[in-house]
Amino acid sequence: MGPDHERNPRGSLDDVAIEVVGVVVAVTDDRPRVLTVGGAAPRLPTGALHLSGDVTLERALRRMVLEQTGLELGYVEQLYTLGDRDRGTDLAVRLISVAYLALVREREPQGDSQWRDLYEFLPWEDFRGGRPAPLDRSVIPALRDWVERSDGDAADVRRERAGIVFGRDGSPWDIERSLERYELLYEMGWVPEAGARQDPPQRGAAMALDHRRIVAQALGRVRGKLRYRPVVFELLSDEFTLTGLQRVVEALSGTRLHSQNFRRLIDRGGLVEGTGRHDTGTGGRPAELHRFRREVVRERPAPGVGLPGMPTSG
Amino acid sequence: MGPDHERNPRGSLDDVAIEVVGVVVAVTDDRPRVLTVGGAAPRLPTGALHLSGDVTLERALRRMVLEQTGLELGYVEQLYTLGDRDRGTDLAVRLISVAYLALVREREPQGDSQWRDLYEFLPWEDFRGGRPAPLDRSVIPALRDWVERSDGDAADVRRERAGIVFGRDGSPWDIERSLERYELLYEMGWVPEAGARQDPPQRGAAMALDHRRIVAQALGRVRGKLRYRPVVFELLSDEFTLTGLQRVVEALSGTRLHSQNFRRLIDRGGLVEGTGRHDTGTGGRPAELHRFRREVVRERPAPGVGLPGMPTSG
DNA sequence: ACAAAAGTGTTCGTCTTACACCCATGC
DNA sequence: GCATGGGTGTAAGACGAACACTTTTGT
Repeated sequence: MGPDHERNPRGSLDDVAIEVVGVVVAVTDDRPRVLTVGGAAPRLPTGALHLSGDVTLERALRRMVLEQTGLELGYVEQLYTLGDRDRGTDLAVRLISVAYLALVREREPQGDSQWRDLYEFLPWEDFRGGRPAPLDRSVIPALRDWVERSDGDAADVRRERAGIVFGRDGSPWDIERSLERYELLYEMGWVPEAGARQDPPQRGAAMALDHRRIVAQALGRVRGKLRYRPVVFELLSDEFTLTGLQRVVEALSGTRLHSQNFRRLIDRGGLVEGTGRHDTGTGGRPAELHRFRREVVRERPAPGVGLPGMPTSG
Repeated sequence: MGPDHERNPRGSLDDVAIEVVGVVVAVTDDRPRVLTVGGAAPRLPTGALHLSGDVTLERALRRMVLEQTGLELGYVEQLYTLGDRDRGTDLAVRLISVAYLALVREREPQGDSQWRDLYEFLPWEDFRGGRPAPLDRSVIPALRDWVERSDGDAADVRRERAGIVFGRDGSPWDIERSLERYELLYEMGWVPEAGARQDPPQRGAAMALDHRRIVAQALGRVRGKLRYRPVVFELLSDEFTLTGLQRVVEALSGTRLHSQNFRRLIDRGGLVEGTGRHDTGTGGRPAELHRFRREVVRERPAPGVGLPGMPTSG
């Protein structure tokens, strides 16, 4: 990716490199998955912008992901651009990374790339089986510790912030604040990337550089987007059962939804229409197959699947 | 800003430049304003990233805006990164621009910079005085024309898209789609930047390069943000009347709000608290001064001012 | 028959919207 | 007094959460 850059002995930066990074998300078997490259501390698909060849940044991303993983992307949106001076690259260049979120239907990737469960990296974000164990066993105590490591006003500020982003002291757990949660844990020096050499599973799997942060941001973005744009359908095949749809939404939001109300919400919103065909093999009564109604985009200003509030806890 | 770059005679790009761009927004006298630099085709404050000196992109932005306009920014969030190969720069470098949205209380800027009414650039976005004249007199006919310039399926696709983003044929006008509207007008070759040499006032004032596009995106972002984060208060002084608050929200959303319900929404949401002090000189009964309650951030997951739906039209 | 999952109906409480009305000031 | 804007009450309706219940399959 680009010219070789040696560590600069003078410590000053006089060159810059631009790369694109993709958080490619799919959902299969009720698990949200993210496309990674490499082994121990995997990274997200990343590649240099071809200054002359890539007409747009988005097309650079599509080219790069195709080259590295063999996957053609569908829905793509720009997420964030990272350009801090100290990003742990060991390069003498200033590295600017333009990160994208992409949603695809899962297909087998090629080369060194593979799908991993997104919650491996952020295990405290998955409430589908009740409050996640790492949250109460590991995160909360660490937070308490961090609050008590300071005193007076500083402690109040910390307690306040921890309460807001982790849903404590009367604040609700807000699924969209996944980035704020990660950033707080990072600042605490608690996540493996931030210096700690050991990698306790409760703290989630590490990724290269600041890629885990990008994943946290992507998760928050998807969760928000679900509410008001029909992006779930990018992850489903053309025909699906309502329960299948619900499972995908649950996987991404990290919550369980009330199935009866979910169905109603969906078809009252006019998001889908039945095909008349059915899926047997669901274990019980066959489920009707539905398809996405493209027309809703014009009928309603913000068509999304509508997520409920989370139970307040802690 | 950075090294000089000549037009490259070979037509291939082998160098890159990074800059930060700020859409600095304020509201005064019920008008949303954006900070601009220069005269005829003004630009947004823009400056090169100091590879070695700027620790983060955000700090680069704050430094740059301070240097160019003398203003210290408060709330800042990253908006988008532009990096298309053809951005009309006449430079032989690939120009990457990281755009930020900033909200400030208006103060007099220094040097070559000045505040301009945001709706000068996007006159079809302001519904406060009823449907904006440029929309019906100029935009809609141009859209119709554009649809009819194609035929068959292509015409249907165009009609559909025009309907969605401009709130026609049963679609509601969605205030947050300001970028999509601008992009459509741009693709139509209708806005001055896109080749047209004349500058009809109905089409809005031109800006340098693609800066007007960035303004359109910033407007959409602010409008969305209003709904679910208490960002309005960044634009107000510490104490304000509820009507004052309403005027600011109206200025940004480009709509009129029902005052009685607006008040209730605000203080039912616990966003503000009365100070007991009053503002005479409002023309009628003195209005109580309020202040923002910072605590709401912890109490509610998405505290915003809550905008109503717009009346469907066209 | 029974389990399992799909799908429907109904109630209840909350939030949104609209309308009517009262209050406090300046002229 | 009356115009002007600030501020409150209340009722109708939309919407979400919760619960009970019926339907259709496989074993």
